[in-house]
Amino acid sequence: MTVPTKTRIKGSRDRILAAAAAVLSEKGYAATRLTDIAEIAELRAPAVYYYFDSREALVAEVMVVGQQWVRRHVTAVLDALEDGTTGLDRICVAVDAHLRVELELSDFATAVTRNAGQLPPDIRTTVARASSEYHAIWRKLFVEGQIDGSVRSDIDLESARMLIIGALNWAPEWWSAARQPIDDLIAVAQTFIRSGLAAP
Amino acid sequence: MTVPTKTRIKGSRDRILAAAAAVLSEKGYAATRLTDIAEIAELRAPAVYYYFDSREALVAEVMVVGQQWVRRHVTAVLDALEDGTTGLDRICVAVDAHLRVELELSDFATAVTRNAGQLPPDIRTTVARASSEYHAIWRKLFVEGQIDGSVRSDIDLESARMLIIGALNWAPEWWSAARQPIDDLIAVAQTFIRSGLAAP
DNA sequence: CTCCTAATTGAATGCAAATTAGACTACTCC
DNA sequence: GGAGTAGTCTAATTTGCATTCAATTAGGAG
Repeated sequence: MTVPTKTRIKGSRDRILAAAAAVLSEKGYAATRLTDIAEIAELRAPAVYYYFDSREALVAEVMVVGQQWVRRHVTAVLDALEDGTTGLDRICVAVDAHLRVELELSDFATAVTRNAGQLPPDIRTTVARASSEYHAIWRKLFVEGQIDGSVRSDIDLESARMLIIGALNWAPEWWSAARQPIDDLIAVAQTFIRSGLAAP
Repeated sequence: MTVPTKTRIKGSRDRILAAAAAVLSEKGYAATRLTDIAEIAELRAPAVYYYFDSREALVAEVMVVGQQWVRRHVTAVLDALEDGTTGLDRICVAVDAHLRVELELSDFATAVTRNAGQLPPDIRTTVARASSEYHAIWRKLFVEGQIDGSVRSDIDLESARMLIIGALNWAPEWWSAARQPIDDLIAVAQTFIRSGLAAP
């Protein structure tokens, strides 16, 4: 009869995870103290160990979840497009989705992009493995775009792709909702990328 | 008679600084141990304190020097251009210079871009102040480009500028000399940015 | 009411890394 | 060759966390 358990009473585990994502995305890996995380999650540091093996394990899980957020959101948006949509149009949609999930939707996503490069080796490889799927999605968009002729053929796709993703991933470092509506930023990014990538 | 002093015998201070830049640019702020720096500089950790007040002070100086590297290099290259050069052409030259100093010329430069967002508040503001001059340089290029008509006028300059700088600053995260010549990367970046920014 | 377990805690513990203290070396100048 | 000094070292000391321990609490089941 008894309803499952664990999360029956409270969602402490989720709160801790979310708190970790928040601290990581704001302060970065170096400055992320277990105490800060615990405080935001409204409990003490030792309680974290009831749910996670170690600080590292907690961070690792934040990264995995963040990676999922990004991939799932972008995938979902792309899947909703009509079949006839050109590669270039799809890329623009992906740009929109990527920026939104990163800047608006999820601390987890921000935590990943801002910290991936600074993590201890073990976690780093985990993240790298997870993100390779995501890169595959983008790669596919570019290739299809070149095939259907919407994307210029005189440019190295891998470099162009990484430069674009870099532009998006850097946004958390400077963009602020207070100063500029996200829709404006997205519009600029799309316009710019479209012109840069379109076949002449 | 006696020649100055200090650096007369050896350049330990410079070695330490350079070592710090190397470690910071590779491992990131979180994983940068004084011991590692000392080892690369070929001395023990306490010797560092003969030249720097603290680990923080050392890191701060690396950041300042890195910032100088970038600004000076880009400025120098821009200053060498003919007077008639259009804004868009200048931007492309700046793109070249920025990527080169970041990826090829200086660990200090890489250290700054890879760590600026993760530093303790005090250092962060120092870096922010120093880099505002650099941003001013870029801003000027964009404005001039719009004035001389080489840069499109239907786009928000600040956003476009930051997206481009983001694309460049992200390069250290993925680019590797072993896989791709830097000239190729620069060529792609320039082509892409030129099309994205050119007036139609 | 009493027992049981999940969840949480305050108070140790442990440890890795920064920092300090004091001695040692080697060079310079007289 | 002695005195001073710059530079470096080894051996403490200190500190800031992560982590462990041994309770303690709160809720549900009988």
